[in-house]
Amino acid sequence: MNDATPKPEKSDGTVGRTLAVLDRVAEFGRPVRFAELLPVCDLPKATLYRFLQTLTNQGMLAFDEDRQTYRPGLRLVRLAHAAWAQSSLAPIAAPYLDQLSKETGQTLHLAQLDQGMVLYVDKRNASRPVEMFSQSGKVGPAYCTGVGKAMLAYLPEDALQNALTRQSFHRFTEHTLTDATSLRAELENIRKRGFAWDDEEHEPGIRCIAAPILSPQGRVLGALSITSGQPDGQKQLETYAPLILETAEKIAKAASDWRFPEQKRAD
Amino acid sequence: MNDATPKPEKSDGTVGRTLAVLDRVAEFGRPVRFAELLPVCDLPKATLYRFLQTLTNQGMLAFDEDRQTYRPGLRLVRLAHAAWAQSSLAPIAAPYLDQLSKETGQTLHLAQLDQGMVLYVDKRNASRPVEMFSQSGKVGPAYCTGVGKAMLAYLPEDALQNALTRQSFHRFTEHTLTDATSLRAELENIRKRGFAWDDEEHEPGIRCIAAPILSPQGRVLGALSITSGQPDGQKQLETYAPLILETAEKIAKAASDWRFPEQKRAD
DNA sequence: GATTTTAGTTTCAAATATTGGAACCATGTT
DNA sequence: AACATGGTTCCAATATTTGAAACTAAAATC
Repeated sequence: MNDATPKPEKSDGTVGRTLAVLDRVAEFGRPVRFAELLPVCDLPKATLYRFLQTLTNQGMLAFDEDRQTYRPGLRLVRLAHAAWAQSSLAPIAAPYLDQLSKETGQTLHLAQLDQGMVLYVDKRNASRPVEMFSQSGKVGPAYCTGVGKAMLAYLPEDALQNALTRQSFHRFTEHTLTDATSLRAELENIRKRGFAWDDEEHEPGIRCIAAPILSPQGRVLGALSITSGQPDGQKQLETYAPLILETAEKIAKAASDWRFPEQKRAD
Repeated sequence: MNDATPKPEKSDGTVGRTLAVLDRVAEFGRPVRFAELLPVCDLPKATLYRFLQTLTNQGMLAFDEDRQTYRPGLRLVRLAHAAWAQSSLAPIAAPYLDQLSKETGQTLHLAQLDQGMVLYVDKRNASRPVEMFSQSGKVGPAYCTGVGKAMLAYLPEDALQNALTRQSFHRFTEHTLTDATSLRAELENIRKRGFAWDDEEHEPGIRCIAAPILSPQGRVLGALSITSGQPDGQKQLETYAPLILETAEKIAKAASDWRFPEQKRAD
């Protein structure tokens, strides 16, 4: 949970404050009541009330009359379709993921960085599925996932700094790196190696190998991972190293051929 | 109070106007330049400029420095995940779609109404069974799709009226119904029959059978369709009628068991 | 069933952010 | 060099937002 904005970004006036409320609602992950929102929004009652009305009118939120709860609205799904198609690597990477999925039969994830967090933008399920965490649109921590570390490792210093300050370093498992220093050491290893491991750092029993997707200019576009839920995962995954690096390379190439825009910051 | 606001819509102040710009950007379906947006947004140059900056700051838009274009931002994907999980029928319906997919081997669509349009919230492909965001989030016309007509048929008169006024009745194929009168007649048939046909009304060669998903109170929650691209489609699809109705029923049941909220308006 | 509490809604004058015409700057074109 | 075109900045006028407080409805408690 990402509370108490110390002074991170400018509030962008009414619009920014209103959109912040939208985030608060989405964070709950379930329909919320006015009174639950009030303490986390840091707004006067009347103001929050007005914002919620506006968002509801706009279809950004849906309001349930019966239980008096708010939840994110369908308009977001419509808008996100456009975002996914245009701002994500997913459409470009799809054929390569299909290919890799066929070759490995494993679970694959394609992710990008958003606000210092890992945003999963596509996924391929293993032929023998492993029950786990992610889906498209879902977010996860950057410091303890393969894709997250792969991306952090190649961020320019200022963006990395920025991203690190947003992490809260929760210890998910006994392998989780819980401070910036050990994470930085790990990132150094990743750069030497060219790819990242997640050795049960986020979920027990779940390991993965992840490669960054870098633009020709070396900018971080995203990352790709192959996951294993098996005990001998690491050894098995190791054999995929050349394959995943090659695939990441191909995606990067395709992205720049498709003239995928360089982003100002991938933080 | 709640009296079917016949008035167009309130602009919801700055926030509403800013979000309208977001829609305009999304509608382009490709990165857009400032100058392209200016004519379609009906705003003074300086104002549009400010709105775009705000949205970009907020991550609702992404700006490509190189080509000076705006496109929907990844924040939307994050928000939409929450919307999809909470405001759509998809999570509840998923197991039933899986089952139906297995039983029929056909392409399935799950849709809901948003702003008088069909919003697809889930899909099963005939070939590649589990796919997500790629189609989810897409919108289509209500008056010439199976799912659209199935939902319109069970809307209360005021909501139907509202939805109809938003249609532009473009003739997609020679079978497309192009006016409200013939559509209303068709809706009457659908109510008698209990399900809807799309007989190449939207795309040539594409037929489908669709059933509405109705809450116990008879409110329209969504619709479900089975599609065929084969010449003898209709006959084949007809055999699925009992199955699709049964599945729609099960989804409706599951939705109300899960205490899926009644919506104020399903328009 | 009366009373208090909690949750949600409305009001309105004051405070402030928004507005947008116009000037400006940067690039590319004739 | 003059002229477009596309994008950015300024700033005074003004419409919009703001939020304390009053209010109402519905529960919870007495």
